[in-house]
Amino acid sequence: MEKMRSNISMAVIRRLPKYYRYLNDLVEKGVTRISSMEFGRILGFTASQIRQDLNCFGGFGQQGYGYNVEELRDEIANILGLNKTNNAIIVGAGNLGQAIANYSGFRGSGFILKGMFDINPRLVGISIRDIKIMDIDEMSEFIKKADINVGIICTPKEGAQEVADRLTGERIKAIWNFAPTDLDVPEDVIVENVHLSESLMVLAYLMNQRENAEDNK
Amino acid sequence: MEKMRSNISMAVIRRLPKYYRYLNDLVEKGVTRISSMEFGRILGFTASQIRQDLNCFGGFGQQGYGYNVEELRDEIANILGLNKTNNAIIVGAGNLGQAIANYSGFRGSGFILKGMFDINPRLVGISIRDIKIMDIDEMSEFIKKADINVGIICTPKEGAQEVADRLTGERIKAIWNFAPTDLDVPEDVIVENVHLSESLMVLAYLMNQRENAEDNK
DNA sequence: ATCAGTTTGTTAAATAATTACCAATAAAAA
DNA sequence: TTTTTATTGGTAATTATTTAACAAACTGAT
Repeated sequence: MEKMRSNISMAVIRRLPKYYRYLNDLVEKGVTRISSMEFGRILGFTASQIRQDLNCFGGFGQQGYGYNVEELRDEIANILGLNKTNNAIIVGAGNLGQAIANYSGFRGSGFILKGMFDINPRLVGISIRDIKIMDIDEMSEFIKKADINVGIICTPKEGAQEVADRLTGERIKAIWNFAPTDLDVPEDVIVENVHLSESLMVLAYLMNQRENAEDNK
Repeated sequence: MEKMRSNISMAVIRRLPKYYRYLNDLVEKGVTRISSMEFGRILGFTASQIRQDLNCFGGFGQQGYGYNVEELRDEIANILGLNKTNNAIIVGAGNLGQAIANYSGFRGSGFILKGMFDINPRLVGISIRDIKIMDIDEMSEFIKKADINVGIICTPKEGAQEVADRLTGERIKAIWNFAPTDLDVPEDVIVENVHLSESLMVLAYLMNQRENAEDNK
C-alpha cells in the first residue's frame, strides 16, 4: 500500500516516467532484480536519489536484495495511474494534431483517443486511425456523450485559449497543450504543456554557448 | 556586452524562452517599458526571480524605470542565439517527422530545415514543404555537402541510437530527439529531448492524484 | 545456525534555487 | 533644482533538492 504524501515535488514526479521506461526495458531483458546503485548507473542518477525518490511512495525494496524489477515497474505504473483509462480528444487536426493522433505512445499511458475536432471544413470528415475529424461546434456535445476528460490542444496559439475555455466549460479535467502559449484555466484543471519552440530555443542557447566557449579558448 | 558566466543553471536557461515569448507579445502590444514586478505578475514569477535571472547575463534594466521591452527582447534573442542560423535535417519522415517539418516554430529560432531522411522507400521521393525525403544512405554525404549541424530524430526508439551514431559520426553538433529513448553521444554533442510519453505520464499522474485527493475528502 | 557481504530506508549534511531585502540611483514631480 | 517615488542589482536569508552516511535487515554461503 502506498504512503499518502500529496506534497511530492515536481522534480520527483518528472523522474517517474524515466524510471518506468528503464524498468520496462529491464523486464524485457529478463532482469529480475536490481540495486539502486546499478539502476543509478544505468539511469545516470545517484543511488541515493533513486532510493529517496522511491521512498516518497513506499518501501519497495529489500535490504541485501534490492528491488524486484517487475514488481517495482508495476508499482510505478500504479503510482502514475497508467492502469486507469482516460478518454481524450484532439482539438486542431493539422499536421501536429494528426501526428499526435497516430502517436503510439497513447497505448500504455491509459489514454484513449475518442475524437478529433477542427474548424477547417476541408479536414472535417477525414478519418485518422478510425477517428473521424468533426466540426468544432460538435465538440461540447461529444464531450458529454463520450465521457471525455482530457483535451489535447494542437491549434495555433491564436485559437488555443478559446478552445481551453470551451473544454473547461465542459468540465474537462486536464489539458495536454501543444499550442505555444500559456493557458488560463480554473485551478482544478491540470495543464501539461509541450512547448516545442521553447525546447528548440534551449537547444539554440546551448549550441550558441558551446560555440562561444570554443572561441574563447 | 554580456557578462561571461558559463555556469548558468538549466533552471534559468529553461525560463529564457518564456521571457522571450512574453516580451514579444508585449512588443506587439506596443508596451515599451516594464518593471520586474509587472512582468512577474504577467508571467506568474516573482519579481526577484526575474531580476536574478536577467542578471546572470547583464544589467539590462534601470532603476526607477524598469526594462525597455524591445531592448530586453533583443538581448534575450541574442543570448539564446536566435540570430545565428543552424542547418537541420529530420531523420524519420513518418507522421511526427512530417509534422515537425511543417512546424512553423523553426522560423524565428534560427533553424533551417534542409533535408529529410527515411528508410521507408514509400516515403523517399515525397516532398514536404519543398523538402525532399531522401534515403537514409544519402545522409552522410548530404550532411557534409549542405553544412548540416543539427539532426532531428523522429524515428521509433529502435532506430534512434543508430541514427544518433551516424549523425555524431558526421560531426553534427546537436540533436533534437523525439524518440522515446536516451541517446548515448560524445560529450561535445548537445542533446535536447522531447519525450512526449513522459509528458503524458506526468499528466496521468497529476490526474490520478487529483482523483485520489478528492476521494479522501 | 552463524557469519560475511549487500543493500535498503532514513536521517543528516551539502548544494542549489528561490525569495526577501535594501542601498544605490534614475525618473518624475514639485 | 530639489524632493519624492519607483525600481534595479546585488547580497543575504530561506526553502528546496540532492547527496552522503549509516544502522537495520535481508541474502547467500559456509
